Amino acid sequence: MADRLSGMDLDMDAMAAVQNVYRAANTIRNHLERTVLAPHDLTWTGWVVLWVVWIWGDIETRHVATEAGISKGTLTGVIGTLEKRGLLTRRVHPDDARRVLVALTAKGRKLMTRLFPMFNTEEARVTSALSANEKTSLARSLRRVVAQVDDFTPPTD
Amino acid sequence: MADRLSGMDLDMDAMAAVQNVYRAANTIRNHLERTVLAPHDLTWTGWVVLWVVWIWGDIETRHVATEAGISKGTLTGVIGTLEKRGLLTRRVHPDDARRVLVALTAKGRKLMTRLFPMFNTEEARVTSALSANEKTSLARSLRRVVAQVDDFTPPTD
DNA sequence: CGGCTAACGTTCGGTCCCAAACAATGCTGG
DNA sequence: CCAGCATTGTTTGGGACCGAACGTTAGCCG
Repeated sequence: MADRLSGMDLDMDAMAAVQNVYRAANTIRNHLERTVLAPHDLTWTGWVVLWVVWIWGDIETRHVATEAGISKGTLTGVIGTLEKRGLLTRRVHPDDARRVLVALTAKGRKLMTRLFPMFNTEEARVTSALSANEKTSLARSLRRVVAQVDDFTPPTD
Repeated sequence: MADRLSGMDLDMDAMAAVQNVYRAANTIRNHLERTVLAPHDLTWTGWVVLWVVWIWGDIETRHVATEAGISKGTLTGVIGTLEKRGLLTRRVHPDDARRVLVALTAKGRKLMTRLFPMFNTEEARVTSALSANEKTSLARSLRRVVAQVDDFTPPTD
């Protein structure tokens, strides 16, 4: 690799940082999917959407998409899947027929109450190689990166 | 959110760490896709696969899959896409007809030589809110997380 | 009121993504 | 030799994913 890259004027620190962020995200996602989500037939994105709706409750789909970090087109499909499984419901906004409100069903709430502690336990296990300080420092650095990139792209909202 | 979660015995540091890793990975990926990859009609995964083959040169597909962090089934499709565009070639291993060797075409090499510096420039921009120390510290923490998870799952190789 | 324009969710086409089932090839012990 | 058995890449089915095009609804201003 040094071969191929020698002679180029590169920022190796940035390269290592970016590569590890992506690798870690993938590793964590796969682990949580396999240990917590797959046994309940949930995908990562399905889980994230459920989480967002669980926390916010009765939320418009465009906000769900933003919070979940996916496009509105994707969200339509994901919500369809979750609705088919009876975990959430869709209804037209009473004051604006363009908007759609989403909320968990009783079944969805029950699932989250049961699954979330398990999910968090596994999150703890995954990060158990880091001290509390390292965890918060890690989160802080990553938040700075996200904020930086958000500054590049003027809010499309 | 504090509402919904109060009364539960949670590891908030772990939760914040995991959420930020995933959010940052997504943000970085989207940014690099939009600024560097999309103008050349490349997807993130396509890029990663090209990168791996570029660096290693003449590599078996199973190793590409491992390095790129995707399943072999996915790789078949991605390589098909890249092959259709004339960026790499597939050929049967001379000593073992089960294996397949992949290598970049001249067109593929040319693309990487031109695109990689641009990609790295953007990686630098994305992480420019962090000091050199923070970048290496970030990478180190993330490597530790990955190593930890790898310890959970005995190597399936 | 009525035509513009903007905002919202859905649809569409193409790609990625995985696990599981599969086919083809190589290996090894009787 | 050859009958299991393991290994490798491909196929398949279901879902996620995006950007762009679309249809509907709202709001604005003449």
